[in-house]
Amino acid sequence: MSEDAAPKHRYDARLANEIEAKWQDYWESERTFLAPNPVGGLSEGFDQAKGKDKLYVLDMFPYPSGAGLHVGHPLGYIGTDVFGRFHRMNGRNVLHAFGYDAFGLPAEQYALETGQHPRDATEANIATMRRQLRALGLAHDPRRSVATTDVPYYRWTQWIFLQIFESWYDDAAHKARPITELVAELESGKREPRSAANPDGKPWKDLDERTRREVVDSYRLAFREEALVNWCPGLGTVLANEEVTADGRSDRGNFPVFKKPLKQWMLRITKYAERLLADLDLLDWPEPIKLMQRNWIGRSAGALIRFPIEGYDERIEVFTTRPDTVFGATYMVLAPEHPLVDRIVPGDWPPATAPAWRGTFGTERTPAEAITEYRAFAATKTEMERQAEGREKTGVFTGAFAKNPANGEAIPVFIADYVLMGYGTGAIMAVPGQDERDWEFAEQFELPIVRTVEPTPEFDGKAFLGDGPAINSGFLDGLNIVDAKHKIGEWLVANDAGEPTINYKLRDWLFSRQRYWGEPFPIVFGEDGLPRAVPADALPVELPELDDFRPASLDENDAESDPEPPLARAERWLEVELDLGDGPQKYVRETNTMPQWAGSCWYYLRYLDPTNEDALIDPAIDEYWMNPNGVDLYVGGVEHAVLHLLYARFWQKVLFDLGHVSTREPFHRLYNQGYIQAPAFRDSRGIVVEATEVTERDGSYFHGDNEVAREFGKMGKSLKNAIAPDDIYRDYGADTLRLYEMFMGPLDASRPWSTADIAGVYKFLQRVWRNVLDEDSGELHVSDEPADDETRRVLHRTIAAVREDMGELKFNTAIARLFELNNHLTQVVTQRGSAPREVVEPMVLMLAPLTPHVGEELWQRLGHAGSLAYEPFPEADPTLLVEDEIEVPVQVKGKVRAQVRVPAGTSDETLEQAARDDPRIAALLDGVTIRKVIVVPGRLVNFVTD
RNA sequence: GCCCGGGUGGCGGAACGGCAUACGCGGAUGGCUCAAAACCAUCUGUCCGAAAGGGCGUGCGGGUUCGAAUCCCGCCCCGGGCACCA
Repeated sequence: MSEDAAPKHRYDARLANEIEAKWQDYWESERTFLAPNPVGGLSEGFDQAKGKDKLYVLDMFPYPSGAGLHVGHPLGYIGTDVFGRFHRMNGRNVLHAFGYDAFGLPAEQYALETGQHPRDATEANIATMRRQLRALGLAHDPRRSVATTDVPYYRWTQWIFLQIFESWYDDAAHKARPITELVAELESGKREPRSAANPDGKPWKDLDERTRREVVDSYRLAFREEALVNWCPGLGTVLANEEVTADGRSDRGNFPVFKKPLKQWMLRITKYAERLLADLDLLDWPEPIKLMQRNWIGRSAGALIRFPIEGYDERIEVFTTRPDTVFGATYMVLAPEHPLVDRIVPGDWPPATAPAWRGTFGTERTPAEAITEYRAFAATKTEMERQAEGREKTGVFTGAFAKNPANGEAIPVFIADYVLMGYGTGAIMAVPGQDERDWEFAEQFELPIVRTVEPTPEFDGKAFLGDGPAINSGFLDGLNIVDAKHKIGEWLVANDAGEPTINYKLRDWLFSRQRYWGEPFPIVFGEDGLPRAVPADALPVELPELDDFRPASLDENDAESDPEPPLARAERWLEVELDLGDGPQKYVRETNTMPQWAGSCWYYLRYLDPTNEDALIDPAIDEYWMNPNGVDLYVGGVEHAVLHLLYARFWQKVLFDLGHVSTREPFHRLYNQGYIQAPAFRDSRGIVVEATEVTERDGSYFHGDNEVAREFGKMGKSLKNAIAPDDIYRDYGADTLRLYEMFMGPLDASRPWSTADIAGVYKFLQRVWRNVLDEDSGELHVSDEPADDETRRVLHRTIAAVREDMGELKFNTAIARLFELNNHLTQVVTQRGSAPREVVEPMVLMLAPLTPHVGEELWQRLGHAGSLAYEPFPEADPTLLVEDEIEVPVQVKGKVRAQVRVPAGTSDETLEQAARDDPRIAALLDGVTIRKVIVVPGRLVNFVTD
C-alpha cells in the first residue's frame, strides 16, 4: 500500500492538519494575538506594548455569504495577516481584527431565496465563515470581532446617525456644527432663516413654531426631501445613485430602476464634496481609485447665469462650464421634470411656431399638451432604453422665450431629455457652436448656430471645442477661452446676471431603504408629521421581530408602484410613547431602514474599542490607533472604490468636525488586491455549466458528452467555478493554501487559480521539513556546527531580500528567495547530513508569517518554548552582503560577449583592462576602432565600436 | 466616445535605463529502484549549427540612448471605470 510506504514523519496533509489544529488551539488559549489598548477594558498587557509603534491593518468588511468562502476570498486576508505577523515580529503592536457586514440587501436576498429568517441565515453564515477563516490561522484579535447586526453595534450606528441629524454644515467655517448652535444663531438674529421652508424670507421672530422646525430641519445633515430617486420595484426599495449601474439597473439583482419623486432621507454629503476631493491628496491610495472618486465627485468650475423669461417674472438659472460662449446661446433647454416648466408655458403656440417644435409626434395642439405628452414619453424610458435609442435628440418647445443677458436676444426655451434634472440646475443655455450635443439638437430643430470661438483653419467639424479667439461675442471678441471666462465672470456679477461657481456631480446620499434587514432609524414622528430624534439614552431602537419580513412583492417593471416598508407592519413596535421634553406623548416610528453601507462606515472605529458602552470610542484609544493618519494598511477589492470608501470618508469627516474622532481621513494607505480567477465553462447555448463536472479530453473540454468552451473569470457563484478552501485544507493543509496564494503572483494582480501549481509549494514545505528533521524517525538533524561561508552569505542575502519584499507586500518574490535558500540548504544537508542551526532558525522565522503553523511547529521542535509570533524577524549582517569577487558582463556594441571575474571594488580602469584582456573580447576588438568605452562600476563594460 | 490598468517562454510570473525570462508549474534526460511513485541531479525562449558559435527575440511600428521589457510618439488587443454631467 502506498500509504504505508510514505515515511511516517513526512509533512503531508494529515500531519499539516494536525499541526494546524494544534497551533490554532494554542493561539486561542494562550491569547497570542490579543492587541492591548492603552486604556479601558482591553488594556491588559499594554505594559509590554509600551514603546512599540502601533500598526493597524484592516481588511474590507465582508458580508457573510451563504455559499461560504471560496479560495478567492481570503487572498487579501492572508496578505494582511502575513504583513501583520511580519511587523509583529518587527516589534510593532499590531491590531488586526475581523468582522461581518451582515445587514443589507445581499444578506436579506439570500435569506429570501433560501426561505430563512435573515437573522438565522446571517448567524449561520457567520459561523461558517468563522470556521473557515479560523482554519487559515489568521492572527486576529477575536475580542474585537463585530457584526453590524449585533444590537450593541447598531446602537452606535444609530447614535452616529443622530449626530448627523443633530448637526448642520456651516459653509463659512467649512465644517459641521451641532444644530443647537444654529438654533441659537437664528434666535439671536445672528443668522437669517434662509430656507426653502421659509419662501418669503421672513425673520425668525415672525415664524410660527412649525415653520421654525421646518427651517431647522432643512439645515440638517440628515434630512427628508421629496426628490427624484431611484425606485427599484424588483427589490421593493429605493437605491442610492451609487447603487445603480450605468444602464439603469440595480447593482444588486440587476432589476430595472425608475426615477420617481419620493420623500426620502438624505445625507448631505454634497457639503463635503470639496473636502472629500481635496483630502484625497493626503492619502496613499492607488491613483486609479483616487481618480474614480474624483470623477464621481465631479467638480467642475464654471458659472451660474440667469436668463429672464419674457412675459414672466421668472428667471432660468443655468450652470455652464463655458460662460465665455454665452453670446452663442441660441436657445435654452430645461429638463422635462424641471419645476419651472409649468409656470412659463403659454396657453397657445406663438405665431409661426414650426410644426417640428410642437412635439415629437406632431399631434399636440397646445404647448401644455405637447409638454404633458413629452414628459410621459421621457418618464417611461429607463436609462437603458434611452441608450438603446442612441443619442438622437428629442424635445419640445415650451412656447416661452428667454432673454440672453449678454446680447438681449430672445431665444426659445425647450424641454428635452438630454438635459438631466439631477445635474447642475437641470437647465442649460444651449451653445451649438461649441457643444456637440447642442449642435445635434440645433440641427434636429433647425435652430440658429453661432460660433463664438474661431475654429482653427484646418478644422472641418461641427461644434468646435478647442481654444481660439472669441468671435461674435461683443466685448469678449479676441480673447482666448481662459481670459474670456474671467471677463464674462466679472461682467455677470456687475450686471446681476450670474456669478462664477463650482458645481459637483456628487448628489446627496439617499439613505433610506424600504427593506426589513437594516438598522431602524432612531426617529419618530409626532402628530405634526415632523421628525424627532429618539434621545441617545433611549438607544438602541431594536429591529422588531417580524414573521413576514418580505418586501412587498411587486412587478419589477411596474414604475407606478410605491415602496411599502415592511416595518410598517410591525404594529406593536410602530407606536411608542415618549417624553421628548414636552411630556409623554404618542409617536410613530420611522419605518424605513438604513442602507447596507451604514454599518460599514465606521466598523474600523468599533474594532478599536469594541466594549465601550459609554462612548463611540475612547479618545485615548482613538488617539493611539488612529493618529496621525488613520488605518495604516487597508486591503480590499477595487469594487468599493466609490461606494464604501466615499461614505466612510464622509462619516469620518462628520465625526471629526463634531470632535468625536481625531483624524480627518480614516484609511491612510489603501491597497487593492486582485481577484483569483478560475476556468469556467459554457455549453453551446452559452449557459455556464458546473466547472467541477467538466472533464478534459485531447485538449478539449466536455460536460457529459457535450463539448464546452473554456474561459477565465472571477471565481464565484455566477460562473459556477468556485473552489472551496476546505478541499484545499483537506488535500494539502492551510499553510500550503496560504503559501500558494501568496506565491502565485503579486498581491494586486488578478491571476488564474491552478490546483496543479499548488503541488509546487506543497513540495517546498515538504523539503523544508525534511531539511530540519528526518522523515522516518522524526528526529531533528540540525547541528550547531557553523555554516560554511557561502551558505552564510546566501542566508543573509535572503534575509535582506525577504525583509524588503515583505515590507512592500511583494510576497511572491519573498517566497522565491526562500525557495532558493531552501534549495541551497538541501545541498548542504546532502553533503553534511545535517542542517546548520544558524541557517535553519532564521529560515523558520522568515517562513513563519507566511506559513505560521509550520513555523511554530518547527520552532518548537528546534527546542524553543512558546510561540515565535513575537520573536524578532531576522536581520541581515551587512558585511555578508558584499561580495569579494564579482562577475561583470562585457559588451561589444551593446551585446554581451563575455563575463570577467574581478575583485569587488575594482577601479574602472582595471575593470576595463580586465575586459580587454579577455580572449574573446580581445579577438572581437582586434582591428576595430573603439569609439567609446562605457564602464558602469561593478556592473558592466561596453565597448562601442564603429 | 472619454479616462485608467495591462500585453514578457508551453503556463503562473521575475527583472534601480545595464547579463531578459529569477522562482514555481509543465516537459526532457540521467541517478536510485526488480519496477513504479516519491526523492536527487542536469537540461529546457526560438531559429541555424555536429560543436564552437551566431541570428532573432518582452503585442505592432517608429524615436531617444553607448545600451530600452523599462523612457517618448503613433497604432493593435485584453481588462476595468465613466458615459447626453452642460
